[in-house]
Amino acid sequence: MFEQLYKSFHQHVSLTNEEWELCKNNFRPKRMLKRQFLLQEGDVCRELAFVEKGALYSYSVDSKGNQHVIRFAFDGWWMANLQSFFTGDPSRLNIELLEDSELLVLDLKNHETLLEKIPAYERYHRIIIQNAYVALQQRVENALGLTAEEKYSRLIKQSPEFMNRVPLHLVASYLGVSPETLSRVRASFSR
Amino acid sequence: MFEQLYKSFHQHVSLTNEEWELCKNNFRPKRMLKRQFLLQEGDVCRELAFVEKGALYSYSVDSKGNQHVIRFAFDGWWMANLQSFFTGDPSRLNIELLEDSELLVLDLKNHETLLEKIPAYERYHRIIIQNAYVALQQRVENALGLTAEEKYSRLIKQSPEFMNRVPLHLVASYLGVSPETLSRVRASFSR
DNA sequence: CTCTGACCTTGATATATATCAAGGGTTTTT
DNA sequence: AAAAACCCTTGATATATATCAAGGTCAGAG
Repeated sequence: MFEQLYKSFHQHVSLTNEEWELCKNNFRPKRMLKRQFLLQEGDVCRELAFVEKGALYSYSVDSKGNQHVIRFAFDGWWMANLQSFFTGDPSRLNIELLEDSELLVLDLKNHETLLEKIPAYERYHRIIIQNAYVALQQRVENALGLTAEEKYSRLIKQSPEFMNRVPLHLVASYLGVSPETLSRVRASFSR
Repeated sequence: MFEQLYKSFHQHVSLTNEEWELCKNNFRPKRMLKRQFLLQEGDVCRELAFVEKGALYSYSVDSKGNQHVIRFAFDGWWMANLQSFFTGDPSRLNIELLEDSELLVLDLKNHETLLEKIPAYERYHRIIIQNAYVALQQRVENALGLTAEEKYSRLIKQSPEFMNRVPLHLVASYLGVSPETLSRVRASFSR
């Protein structure tokens, strides 16, 4: 139940057994089914979610009704709307289940408890968010001024798993191109 | 010399006087002139820079020779290529001075020293990077699927300072549109 | 004081990609 | 087993934006 979380912590920091037990006890396991919402636009994001197993994605819907995928999360990744979680403002994002999943969730109070009590926990989060920032910046770099073809070919290099676990129209939205364009790019690739 | 840095720390955490002195002593003041490079593509980013006063920007140059502005930094902001700084890999980004500036720089060793010795310093960095992540995600959301006009009008709402301190062709690059398009958008706005 | 380079604007044209539309698999639901 | 929903593809057309080209302003350098 906590294998992935344990692995993730120990990839970045060392925790004593007591510290690990304390961490564990502040998380709440939560099972969810495909197509359920972990967070809906307008609600406040009350929990950080760690994905033990499964797949989720977050997206916004713009004024014209178009969906924009912000990110995906798979086994061993974190998912939340940090903006809403830390400010308490209503979320403009939705988070939806892409597969039946096992999550470990953590509310703000418990998160702050762990930050206070376990320095290594704060270090872990600093490193995790640092890495997420670097990845996101890479994504901005790719999104800005690459052609649809280049975006696609970088994606399959950098995140091939996406193509197997995610419907193509969501990948298209993630890349910022239309589903039709992505389809044509793929067709031209396989020739 | 250290006013902005002091302010920035104390906006997010509390430091004792000794802690503040220790922090301060690990930074090195560095003056630089407009058009100088803080970091050049191919070099490793050896220092985090805090901007006491001035303006910088980071950018990449793609295979077609097009420049893509990643971000700007003004008084009280941080600037570095985190990817290169933490991995030691050569940078694909350049960081260039937009104005004569006063920087406070910090190498990896000193940064790690401070992380070890001062928990509040680690907390400060966690919060700073968390905020940067939220802002960057907002930018992705804007870049993906907004028209040039919408991008521009959001920018002047969210970061009006950019328009005063940054040449328009760099703003255009930051938004991912051509200078000509930005110019036309602005013309249509002022009518 | 004039020259030069940096920066911005405007016009004409080209093009990548969106949009509209239809059809055909596949999977899920009833 | 049929119906419905979802997902992907392909074609035709439209459009936002890039690109190419030229001219103008302004500040700093010589």
